[in-house]
Amino acid sequence: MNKPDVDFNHAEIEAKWQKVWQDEGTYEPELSKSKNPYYNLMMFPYPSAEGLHVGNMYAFCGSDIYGRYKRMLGRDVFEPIGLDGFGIHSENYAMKINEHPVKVAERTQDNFYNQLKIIGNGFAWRQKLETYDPDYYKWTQWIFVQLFKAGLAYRKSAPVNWCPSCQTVLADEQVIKEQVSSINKQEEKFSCERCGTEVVKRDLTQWYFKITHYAQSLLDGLEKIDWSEKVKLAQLNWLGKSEGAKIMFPLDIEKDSSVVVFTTRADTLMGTSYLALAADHPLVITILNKAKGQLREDIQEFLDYSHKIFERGEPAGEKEGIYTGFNARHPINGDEIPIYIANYVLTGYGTGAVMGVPAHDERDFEFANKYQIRIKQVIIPDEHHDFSQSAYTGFGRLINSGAFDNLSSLEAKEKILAELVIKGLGSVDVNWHLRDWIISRQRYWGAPIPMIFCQRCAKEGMSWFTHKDADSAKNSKWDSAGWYPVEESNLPVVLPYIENFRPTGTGVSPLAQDANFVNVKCPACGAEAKRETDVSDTFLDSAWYFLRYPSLGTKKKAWDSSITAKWLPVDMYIGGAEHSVLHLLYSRFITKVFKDLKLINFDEPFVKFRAHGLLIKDGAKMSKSRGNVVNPDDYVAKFGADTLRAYLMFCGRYSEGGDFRDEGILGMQRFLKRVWKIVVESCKQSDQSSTAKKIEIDRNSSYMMHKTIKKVTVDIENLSYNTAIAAIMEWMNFLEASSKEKGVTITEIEVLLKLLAPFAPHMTED
RNA sequence: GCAGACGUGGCGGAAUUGGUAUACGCGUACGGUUCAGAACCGUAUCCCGCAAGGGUUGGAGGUUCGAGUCCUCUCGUCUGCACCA
Repeated sequence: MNKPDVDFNHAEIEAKWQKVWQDEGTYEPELSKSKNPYYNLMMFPYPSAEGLHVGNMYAFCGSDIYGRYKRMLGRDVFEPIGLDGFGIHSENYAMKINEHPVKVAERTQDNFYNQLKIIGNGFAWRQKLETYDPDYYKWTQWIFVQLFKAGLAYRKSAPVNWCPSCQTVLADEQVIKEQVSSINKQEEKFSCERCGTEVVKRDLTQWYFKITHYAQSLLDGLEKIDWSEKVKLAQLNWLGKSEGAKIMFPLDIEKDSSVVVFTTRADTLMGTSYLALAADHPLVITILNKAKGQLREDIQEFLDYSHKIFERGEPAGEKEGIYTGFNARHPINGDEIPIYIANYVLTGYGTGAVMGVPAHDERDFEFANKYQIRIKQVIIPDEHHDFSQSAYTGFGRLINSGAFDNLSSLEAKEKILAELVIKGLGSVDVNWHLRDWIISRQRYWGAPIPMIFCQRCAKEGMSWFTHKDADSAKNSKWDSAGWYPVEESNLPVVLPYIENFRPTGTGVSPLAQDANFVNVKCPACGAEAKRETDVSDTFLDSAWYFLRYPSLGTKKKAWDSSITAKWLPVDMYIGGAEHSVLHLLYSRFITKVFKDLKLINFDEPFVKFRAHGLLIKDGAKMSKSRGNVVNPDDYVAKFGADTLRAYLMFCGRYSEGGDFRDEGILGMQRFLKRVWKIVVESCKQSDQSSTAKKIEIDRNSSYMMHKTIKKVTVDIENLSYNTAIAAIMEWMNFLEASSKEKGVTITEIEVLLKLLAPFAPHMTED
């Protein structure tokens, strides 16, 4: 009986309200006039399939619930959406299904947006952007030009990951590290994400962004932003600030020659019993030239061997090295210190040379044992320590250190360094783990790097910098001869349609095939010149998109300054923890550059950031190979967006992720139906009793109601959506019980619906 | 190896500052409604025990009037980073 009253037709209700929201622009704040702006942003999706999976929906709904909550508190919430459609993932997908990436984007774009629509998020649909849209990447290229002009973009040759099977460069994150165990040893294997082939290293000349210039600023900024601690810690580690000293060891090889090492343990200097150089340390060439006979052959053999290992991309393994036959002198006591070339010394970190202190460094200990190098103890451990078994790496009082005996490690660091400084053999130094950002990709599906190389200017040593006499030229030490940015009025450099877009395997981008694209006149001298054919890293596209959203109506600039002043920085940013370092660090870097270039007036892009967890299915990660990927569309059709949204948020704490189970979603639908029913019934009751007795809200109920409001509010603010929903359920159970006893008031029903509204926006609105 | 997170019923998961462990939901059992089923409604549901009572937050200790929560050790799972000198 009365079934139509009790059952709600989710499909009808959802379609109805989505149309109203769209037609009335309910979620389109007035960008230039808003008095109370709140920028609620979620990481835009990176399409690499036909559509979104339920994990994406989980992320987006969580962000939308927060936005709807802020809107209910009276803020003008701006919640834009777009597609991070450029990049290797999308391109790989296109290759896999054997379709051109341009076509794939055209074909799938609507589906992505449609999926995002039917889930019922309060998106500002008029402000969407796609990174492959020339109107967007025009400004991505403009940003490249700004960095170039500021001396923050440069070219350098460096080893990159190369997959011999796919014949392409791979980004670090596309290289999978596996532990391979056999009976007597454990090894690490680096393989291609797509084909499983072992990755090798290859030298290529690349464009870099000087992010290291901002290392200290990126570190300092962490203190003033409200981000998940986990993510801040990840960035802290990635920046990897290490304070120590550079120490110079004089050499006898040539006049005035020396080896400079970096150390954080200057207190152990007197325990140095050898020096170790990386295989491609500059001094190695000198050594090779000076060495004679068998020794020379042995060194050459070792270098060849190291190079081969390096090319095969095998970083780990046993420590190996070779004595060069040359010695350095100890900077304090003048002792002879043998120089080795060792495989465990990293080229890119510090000076590419280390002082070997076997008694107080694990790695040096291992190496010294293998090559029978002296192990000299200079620190007294707190407790008994067997120096024949391992190194003591802690601090303590010094011994065997001449004038420095009895000093604590801390005092010794200072005193030793002070003496070195006087002798001109040492200085305070800071090292960072952070490396400069490689921007170049020898790929097709990205924004072409807007640079032109002129052979003629190069010969004459001319470049953009020499013409402009720019200050920035002094900062940039690289050989910029011949390089010019594309005139800003000529942007965008449109990505040409190239039928054979696949990577060439030669380390050159597919764009090089297109003569019309490549050949261009030099902007300075007018001679025949060539365009850069590499495209930029996708992370550049996503490093600034938050600035573009509110300014999409602005055609002549990347962003409008008054709108930007009103809406930015982003108030709340939500996204996956997997972007803890890369995307979030790059965005911070780009923001700081813009601040320094006086293009914006803030230096952190995201005031508040929260990472959401991972949604799994039946206790296991969703993956195509496992066949447990959940398609959200089916669930929206069957249960409705409201049910799916609420269920996703009920699976577990948002920051921790959750477990999606088919049985569970029925319970959520049951709950929403009960809400529907009690609302319908209480409305009827209220109609009938309007002239008769009026139901009053009692003390007990009032207490319960306010307790619930408080809990739901606090929980949503903390993104504890699961417990917020539980509290709403309890309130619902309470109302059902009192409805049987005496009926419920409209106020109580209203509170129920309002609390539920962010989770189930369609039915509560209806 | 280093760093971080986590470990609670049959299951997903709750538990402000240390203060009634297992909220909320799933599942299950029994009952109601129904010609029957689905749906819905009601009751029960951490474990042992007929009961009184006792036990329980991976394991072992400790601090405390009181510990899921704090400390030490240990086992296990997951996630970053990895020869960073």
